[in-house]
Amino acid sequence: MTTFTIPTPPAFRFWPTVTSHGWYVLSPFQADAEARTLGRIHQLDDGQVVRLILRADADQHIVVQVEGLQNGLAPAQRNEISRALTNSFNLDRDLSDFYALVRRHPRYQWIEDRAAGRMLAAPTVWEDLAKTLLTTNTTWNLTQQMNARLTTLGTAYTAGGHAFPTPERIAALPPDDLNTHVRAGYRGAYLHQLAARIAAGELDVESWRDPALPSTELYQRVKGLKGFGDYAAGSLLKLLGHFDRLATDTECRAAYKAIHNGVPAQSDAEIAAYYQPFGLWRGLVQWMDVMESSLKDS
DNA sequence: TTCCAGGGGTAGA
DNA sequence: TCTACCCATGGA
Repeated sequence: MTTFTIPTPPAFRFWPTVTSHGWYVLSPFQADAEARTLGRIHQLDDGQVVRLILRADADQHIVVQVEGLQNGLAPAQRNEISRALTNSFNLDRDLSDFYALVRRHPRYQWIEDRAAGRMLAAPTVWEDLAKTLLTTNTTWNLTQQMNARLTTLGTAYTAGGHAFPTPERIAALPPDDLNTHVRAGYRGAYLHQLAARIAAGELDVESWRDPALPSTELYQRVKGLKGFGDYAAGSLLKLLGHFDRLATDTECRAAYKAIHNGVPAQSDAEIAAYYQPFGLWRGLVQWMDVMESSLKDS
């Protein structure tokens, strides 16, 4: 077992980021709410599968415990894990403008107080895309089940569990076999097609992290994928640090109703008009309203 | 049995 | 751009 630390930005708080949306519930993440740790079965570039256990220290670091390495942690492996977690925790994201904006709105004071707003993503764009696809037109419970079955197609960890499967692994399966296993319904064909295009080198989705890529261009690229509509594209853009798109789903409509004295929006256009003043941050403010609703429920 | 979920594709206007 | 209709899956 090896341990190292990753420094985090000043306003970063570990647990609010872990629980920023549903990803921490989905394999191969595994959260322990009591211990305030986030686990993850993770495949390294050299094919080795390790288990990461992440927690915060008292000094603005993420403590990374690596289990299952055969020959200790090489510097290159440490760098690889750091890069993956920098993506996952969006550590390069500067949210100070966002906090300055919500500070001016009394009903959004809680956001900065709770250090909410930084979102947990998967280490790879491929994994974020696959998971997002499995949230469309289904219940959250079924999303968890489909994702768990998909994950078991990844490389096994010696002490149990699986890493998230690579696109190459999914592309190598006949589409029918994939869906017999994952039971993703009509989404199965879209998932296979996505994996095949990435594995073939036709799509370089990891390049979509380029901060210079305008969100309008990125949005069009995501919507160009089969199975990704407005909701899915808006969700993925948030995970990649673009917040100027809404992702209006049933939860957002419920949240909108809750903050408007129980009166539902007449249309999605009415919801869009409400968030319009938040400009480049409107997608994140919309998600914060969903977060607040779920915090009240629990 | 019917409805529907953290919707999206397609055809037709 | 908008609407109607279809799409698998499984819980309620």
